[in-house]
Amino acid sequence: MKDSFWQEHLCYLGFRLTVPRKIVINILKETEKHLSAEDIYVKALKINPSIGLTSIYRTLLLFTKINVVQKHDFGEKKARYELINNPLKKEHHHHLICTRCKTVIDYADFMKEEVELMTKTENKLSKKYHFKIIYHTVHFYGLCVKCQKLA
Amino acid sequence: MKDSFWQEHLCYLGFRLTVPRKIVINILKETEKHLSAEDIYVKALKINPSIGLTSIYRTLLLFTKINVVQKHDFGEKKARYELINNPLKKEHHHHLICTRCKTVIDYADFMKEEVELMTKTENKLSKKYHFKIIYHTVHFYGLCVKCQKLA
DNA sequence: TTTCATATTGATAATGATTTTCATTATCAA
DNA sequence: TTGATAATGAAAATCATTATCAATATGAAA
Ligand SMILES: [Mn+2]
Ligand SMILES: [Mn+2]
Ligand SMILES: [Zn+2]
Ligand SMILES: [Zn+2]
Repeated sequence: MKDSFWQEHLCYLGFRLTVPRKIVINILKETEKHLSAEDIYVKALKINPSIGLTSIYRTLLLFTKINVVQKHDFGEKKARYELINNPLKKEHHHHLICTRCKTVIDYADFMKEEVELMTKTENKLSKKYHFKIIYHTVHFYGLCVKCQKLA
Repeated sequence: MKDSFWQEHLCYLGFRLTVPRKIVINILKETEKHLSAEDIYVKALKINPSIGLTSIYRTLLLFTKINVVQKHDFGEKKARYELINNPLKKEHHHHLICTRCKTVIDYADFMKEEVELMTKTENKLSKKYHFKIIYHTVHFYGLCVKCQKLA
């Protein structure tokens, strides 16, 4: 029983609909956070205690390849992941990262101007440096409200 | 004998002027590249074969803390470093990264508009999310000329 | 349904970058 | 020149992520 868009998508691409894959999708579907592999693993264990951390990594690798999740590198030594097309989120967004508690805030408010400038810059850069630009990242690092008080 | 601005700076802050520290400064001073700890270690060995990789890491950590070098995370599993205030470079610049050969290009050409927008966005974001923004990163990922042909 | 080829799994070991530990050494103020 | 101690280098420890490999679950075909 495929009960989500993403499960449909997996099948369509010829991948098997396995327990770990369903679990990972469900976990990511229900959060606005940017979870690490370990975070996901801990949540997954509560649903099915026989799941292996290795499978979480493999699943995340697969999902990243087929553009179902986005892998982020926010300057920690571990990666974080979020579902692409999560109905809880705006499609295209940039990030605000607290360097103390590692909280990540998505923002899409001021994206119009940003994206315009990004596109313009991309064009100029690719011309000048003969670079084929695939994607870009914009990260604002700082302290969230809570951490400002604590720090 | 302190023969550079950076050596002066180290002394000023009360740190000892040691062999590994001088070597790391000299290596970084003379390159436009973004070197990994290992890269620096290999170069350092040619200057003084008794230097340890551990000291390279320790030195880079110290330099990062006192704002002498900038540590970068370009999505590889290892970090890369560049000297702040390197006379070979424009002070403030953003980055263009080849995902295939890992080459990094500094660009400062179109920074005026970018920085303007960044500042504006920063203000709006810090108000809306009560976030204290310390710094930001803008990375364009893609393929350099060479890698476009090879890929 | 049952069967079956094989895609996928989970336990374990391996990796690779970075850190920690700790005994030894080098720096620099007195 | 001396001495307190900051800093070093070798080796072991960490920690996230990958590779291995025998066992298992999936889903198309019978
Ligand atoms: Mn996000
Ligand atoms: Mn740079
Ligand atoms: Zn915080
Ligand atoms: Zn390249």
